Amino acid sequence: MLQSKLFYKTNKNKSALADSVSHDLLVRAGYIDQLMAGVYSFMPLGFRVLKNIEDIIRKNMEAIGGQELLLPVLQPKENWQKTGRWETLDILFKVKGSGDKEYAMGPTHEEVVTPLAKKMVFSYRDLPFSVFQIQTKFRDELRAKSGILRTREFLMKDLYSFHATQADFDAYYEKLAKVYTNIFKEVGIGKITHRTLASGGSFSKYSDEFQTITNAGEDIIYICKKCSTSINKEIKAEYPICPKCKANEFEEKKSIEVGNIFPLGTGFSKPFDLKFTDKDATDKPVLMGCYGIGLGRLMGAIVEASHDEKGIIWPKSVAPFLVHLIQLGTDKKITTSAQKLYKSLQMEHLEVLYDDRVKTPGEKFAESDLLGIPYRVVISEKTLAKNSVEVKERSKNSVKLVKISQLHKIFNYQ
RNA sequence: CGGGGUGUAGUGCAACGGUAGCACGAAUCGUUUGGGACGAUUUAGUCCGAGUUCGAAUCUCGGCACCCCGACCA
Repeated sequence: MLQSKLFYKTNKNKSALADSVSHDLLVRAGYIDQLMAGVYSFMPLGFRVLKNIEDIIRKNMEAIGGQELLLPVLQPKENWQKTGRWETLDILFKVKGSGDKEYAMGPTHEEVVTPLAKKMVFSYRDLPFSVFQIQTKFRDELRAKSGILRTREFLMKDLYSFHATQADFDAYYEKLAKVYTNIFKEVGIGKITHRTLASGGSFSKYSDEFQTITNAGEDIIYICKKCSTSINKEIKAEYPICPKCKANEFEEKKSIEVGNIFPLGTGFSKPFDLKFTDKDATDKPVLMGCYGIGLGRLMGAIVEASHDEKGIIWPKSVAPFLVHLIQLGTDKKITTSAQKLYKSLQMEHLEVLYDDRVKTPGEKFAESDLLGIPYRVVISEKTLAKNSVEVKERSKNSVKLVKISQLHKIFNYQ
């Protein structure tokens, strides 16, 4: 991508919300744009990051057998009345269609996926299975806040699993928790993301949240100093000592919930009469689980966790580009070499943002730091004199001169 | 939803009830070119509606929007 053509603008002026570094950086660097409270556009740069996150999540969901589908956003009032949530779920967006017919804008999809499963499940032979989607959710938050971390419209991966026996459910639930751990590791926040015991809201006794430690968080978690078991403040009173190792010393941390998994039991299969005929010829309700990850929030959490005073530091796995090629100087010779290098990197299937603009070096460097692309490659008269380019990783301070012919060997995938 | 705050140029800020200004951005020209360069010229604004007043960005009322704290939170 030529930076001169990229649809974005950076801004030197701070525009931060008081409680969110990620909002400030993502807005200033041109990744996102706020349309109204709790609603954001993802600019080309931001959308690239979002898609990288999406790919990682999709790959992991497919790895545990999840089948991707797409459920409707617009949902009938009747289904929500069946579960009682039409009246009780205060974040539910309700819209009126013609003839005053009312609909819900999906904040989550149990009310859709459960009746759908009813059309597919008759026998224990039809179980287990899991389906997922990556789709925009709508929640009428009383108070949107912290930029991209708590919004009214957001992209979410939601997976639903269906089981014949508790043992099968339990095994799957644990398997999925492991996959979640892996996802957060892949996007670069593994070390600061904790599986956390939490309440299950109105659907289950408990749930497991994946909490990323950050100052911009809205949750408080207690981490056992001995075994790292983590407990959400909302249920901490029930656990004076660590349920795993019985120790009683905890560290208190602010955190943001980036994922949540719930055992639903028969909470949805009962109202929708989702049952199957078991081996013994009796009908039994299907056991369900649901598992969510908010993509935009995850993107925000990554920025909260990975930045410095100059800007964002993207982990390679989610960065909008791997390489930021910066041309200094406008001599024909430099331009020709830069263009040639740009093409050859593309031939290597590397994602390159090429700063071909006529700007002063200081401005280019400052903006490069703000954008946070993992590798900065500078090509200038100085480096060309040695048939080289200067390579600097955004996450490191050192720079090194690399022969152009050797450059492609530098980039570290993993 | 309770409480508080703020709405001024594209962005960030200033202006006692009395001529709306600064920085950044954008545009043109020239000089620059390894850490947000310099000069000149230019561009563009008081959220909406009522009221008080000789006069309102400023005071009052209403609306709308955004932000913060809390409550809430699959």
